[in-house]
Amino acid sequence: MNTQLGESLHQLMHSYRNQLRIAALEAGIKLPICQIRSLKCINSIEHCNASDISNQLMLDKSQVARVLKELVNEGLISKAPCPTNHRSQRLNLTSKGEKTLLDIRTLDQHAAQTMTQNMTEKQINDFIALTSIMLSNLR
Amino acid sequence: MNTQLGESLHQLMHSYRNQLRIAALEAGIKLPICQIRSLKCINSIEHCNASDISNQLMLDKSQVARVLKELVNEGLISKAPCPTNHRSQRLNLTSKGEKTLLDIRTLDQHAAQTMTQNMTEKQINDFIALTSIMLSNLR
DNA sequence: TTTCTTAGTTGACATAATCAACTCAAATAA
DNA sequence: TTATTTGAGTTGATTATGTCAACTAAGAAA
Repeated sequence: MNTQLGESLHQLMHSYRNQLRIAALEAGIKLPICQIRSLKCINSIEHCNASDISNQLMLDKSQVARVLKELVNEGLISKAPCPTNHRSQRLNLTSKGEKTLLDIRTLDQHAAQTMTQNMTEKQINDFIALTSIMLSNLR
Repeated sequence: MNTQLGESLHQLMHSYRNQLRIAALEAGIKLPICQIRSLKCINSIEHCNASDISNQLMLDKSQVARVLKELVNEGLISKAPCPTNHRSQRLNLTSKGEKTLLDIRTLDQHAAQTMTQNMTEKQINDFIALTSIMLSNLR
């Protein structure tokens, strides 16, 4: 009976990513999901650096390094030296990055809305709660 | 508030895949997740063919073709002509494939068990139900 | 027969993820 | 103080996943 759990997750994930990707494309945003997630992360974490992203998104640090390089190339973020630690670099959204993030937030909300239509507030919250229980079970 | 939904999904998915992947590796099974899913699919669908897998797992048919080619090369499945449709091919597990699948099922159950520890039967069922609601919302 | 659809394959490419080896800075131990 | 270890990030190499378009061949429909 538990066997279907993984499959359900896979399918939901796939659909959700697709939804987001296509919506982004239609809105003229051609960023891969990875970059989108990173942008959101940089915005939501105070003085965010590369390893914050690595931890938060559970991505390998090498992958993060490459994503950040692309985001810099696209002019969406900038790196500033960290005053307290010269090994680390603080990541900031550029104004272009902030503008992009606004669009992304709209898309994201729309995707979430589509995904949760016909669900009660309670169901949604339950789902998020259950998800985080499972997440902590896996760590 | 809905913004975290996608992030939660991503993280859960990532953890679950990792859990499964590492467990498989430790058990000496070196198949990628994709192949594992396909094997399970072939086993569970009567007279399964490539497009069944494509539909069930929501993978592009080209991706499916390649995964199947690998599974054949590894001697885990075989292709037989479909008696009613010469364009289609029926997929079957070889005995090696069946043995591998048994191991996989153990791993899979273990992963699901780990993921759902400290959860009631009801919570698990709720989660699956909510997942399928969201899935149908996205299609 | 011609046309359209279905099942699958292949090429080319983009995105995502993993692992190991490396640099350089900082902390710590000797 | 020097030596060693740890932390932050980069790079190379490779594997895995996903997408799109063009194609063949078999069946269905016109």
